[in-house]
Amino acid sequence: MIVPHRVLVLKELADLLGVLSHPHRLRIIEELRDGEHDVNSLQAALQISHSGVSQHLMLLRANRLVSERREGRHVFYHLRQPEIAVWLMEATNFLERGTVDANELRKAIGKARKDWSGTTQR
Amino acid sequence: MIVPHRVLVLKELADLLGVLSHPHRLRIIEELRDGEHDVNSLQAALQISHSGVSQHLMLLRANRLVSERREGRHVFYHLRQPEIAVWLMEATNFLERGTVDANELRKAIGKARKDWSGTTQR
DNA sequence: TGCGAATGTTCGAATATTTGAATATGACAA
DNA sequence: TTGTCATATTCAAATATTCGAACATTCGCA
Repeated sequence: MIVPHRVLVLKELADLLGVLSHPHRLRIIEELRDGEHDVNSLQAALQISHSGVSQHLMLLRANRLVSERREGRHVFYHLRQPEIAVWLMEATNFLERGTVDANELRKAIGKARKDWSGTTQR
Repeated sequence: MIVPHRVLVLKELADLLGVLSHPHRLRIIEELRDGEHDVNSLQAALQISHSGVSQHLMLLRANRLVSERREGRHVFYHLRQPEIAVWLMEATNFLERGTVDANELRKAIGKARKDWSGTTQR
C-alpha cells in the first residue's frame, strides 16, 4: 500500500533534520535562542570563519529556520520559531547512546540542560 | 568563553539528528512505532533493496536507536525508546518552510498526523 | 547432509556536504 | 569620493553519504 502523503512528510522531515544535524548550526540556534544576534557576534561565539557562519546562516535561512533584520551594515538573525530550540533540547533525552564515554556525556548533558533551562525566550 | 560540555552535547545531538535525517530511516522508525518488525516486512513496506534496509538498520543499531531480537532465522527490530517517534512527530510543527508547495504540504502533514495519532505504543 | 530463505557485509560509483580562500556588495565615516 | 567594515557569494578541494550489486553467513527443513 502506497501512502504518498507520508512519504512527502517524511522527506520534508528528513530535510529539516538534515539541516539541523550540524554542530555549528545547532550552536547558532542555541545562540539565537535568547534573542537576535548579528553575524559578527555569532562568529565570535562559534570561533569559526565568517564565511562558515555566513554559509550556515544561508542554509538556515533557505530552510526558513531563521530570518534576518538589517540595520545599517549589520544583519541581525533570529529564530522564526523559537520553540524549535525547546524541542531540540528535549532530544537530549535520547542522547545516551554509548558512542562516547557514557559518564562524561551524562555529566555534560546535565550541565547543558542547566545552562539552557529558563533562558529560552517566549 | 569556551563551554566544552555544550560542544560535546551539541556534537552528539548533531550526530543523532544526522542518523535520523533520512526518509528511509524515518520510515523504519515509523514502522517500528507500533511494535517490532523483521527485515523482510520492513523491506516490503519501504520498497527498497534488502541491502538498503539492512544498512539503515545497521546505522540505527550502531546508534542504539533500535535493538534486535533473533527468533530462528528472523531478526525482529524494535525501537529502544519509542518516545522518540512521538518526539519526531512534534517536529511536523516546524515543517512548513516553503520548500515544496505549502498547501500540498499542509494537507499531507494533516493526514500524516491523523495516521500517526493514537497508534504509538506506550 | 545439502538446499533455500533471511539477513549481513563489502565494494565502488554516484552524489551530496563541508570547508576555506578569494571575490563581491553595500553602508557608513571621514 | 574614498576607504573600510560587515556581510554575501562563488568556487574548488576534501570529505562523507547513499546505493545497488555481489558475495557471505546462518538457520531450518527435507
